[in-house]
Amino acid sequence: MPELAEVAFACSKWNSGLDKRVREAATLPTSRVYRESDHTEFSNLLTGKKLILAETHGKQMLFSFSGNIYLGIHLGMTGSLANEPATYEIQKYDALVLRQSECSLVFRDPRQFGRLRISCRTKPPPWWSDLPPSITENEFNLEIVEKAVIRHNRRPIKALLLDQNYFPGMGNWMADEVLWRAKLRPSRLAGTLDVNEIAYLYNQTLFVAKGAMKSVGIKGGDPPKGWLFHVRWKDGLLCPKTKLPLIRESIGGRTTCWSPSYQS
DNA sequence: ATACCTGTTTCCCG
DNA sequence: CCGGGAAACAGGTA
Repeated sequence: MPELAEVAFACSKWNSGLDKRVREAATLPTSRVYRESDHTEFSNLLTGKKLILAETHGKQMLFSFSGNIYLGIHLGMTGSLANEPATYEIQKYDALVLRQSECSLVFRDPRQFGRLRISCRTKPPPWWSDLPPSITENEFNLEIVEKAVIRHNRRPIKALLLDQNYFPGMGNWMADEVLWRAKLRPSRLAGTLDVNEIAYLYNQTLFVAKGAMKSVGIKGGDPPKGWLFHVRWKDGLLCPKTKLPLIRESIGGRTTCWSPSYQS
C-alpha cells in the first residue's frame, strides 16, 4: 500500500543491507518494471557494489551504491521490498534480488506498475535531484499550494492533491484524510477555494504527512485512532466527527471517501 | 465469475 | 499548446 509513509517503511526493509556488498544481482527480465531501461544494466552495475545509503522522497526511493551507482525504485500500486535469507531463490514476481553475505534484498511487484531506474554518474541522477519538495520537507510551503490552485482552478481538489508535481508523497487515503480534516468536499474545484481554505488545506497536509510518518512510516502499522483511514475502506461506515454516514464515490478517477455532514 | 484496487502514463477531447 | 478525464497497464483479492 505504498504512499508516503508506507514507502518510507518499505525502504527501511533494506536497512540491514547497508554497508554490505552485493554478491549477485538477479533480475526478472520480462517484468514491466524494466520498461525504461535494459535489465542487464542492473546486474552489471550492481554486482560487487556496496549499499551505502537508502532514502525516500515522496513515493520515490533511492539506493546509493559504491562506484557512483544509483538505484531508483518506485513501488507503483503493488510493489514491495523485502528482506529474505541469503539463500533465497528468485520467485515469480521478484523483479530484482540483490544477494549479500547475510541476506537478500528483494523488490517484488506482481502488477508491475512499479519502476526501476539505474544510473552511473558522479552526481545523483536528475530523476532524483530534480524532484519538487515532498510534503514532509520545510521547502514545501503555502506558495506551492497557492500556485497549484491558480494554475489548475478547474480540477477537483481531490485530483490536485494527488498530483505528484505539487504534493510529492500524497496518495489516495492521505488525500481523503487531508480533505476531511480541512472540511473540504473532494469534488470542489480548486479555483473555488478562498485564501483561508487554502491555508487550512496546507496545514492539514502537513499534519497528515507528519502523523503518517510517525506511525505508519516508523512502525509499519496504522495511523492513530480517530483518523478517517480506519473507516474509509468499505461502504456504510460513519464519520468519526459527526457520527453520520460517509460516502464512497469515484472523484478524480479514484475511490474517494468523504463526510457530507462535515465537508463543504 | 465479477467487481474493485494504496499509482502513473498515454491517449483523446475541447 | 494546454488542461482534464478516461483508459490502459497486469494481477491479486473479496
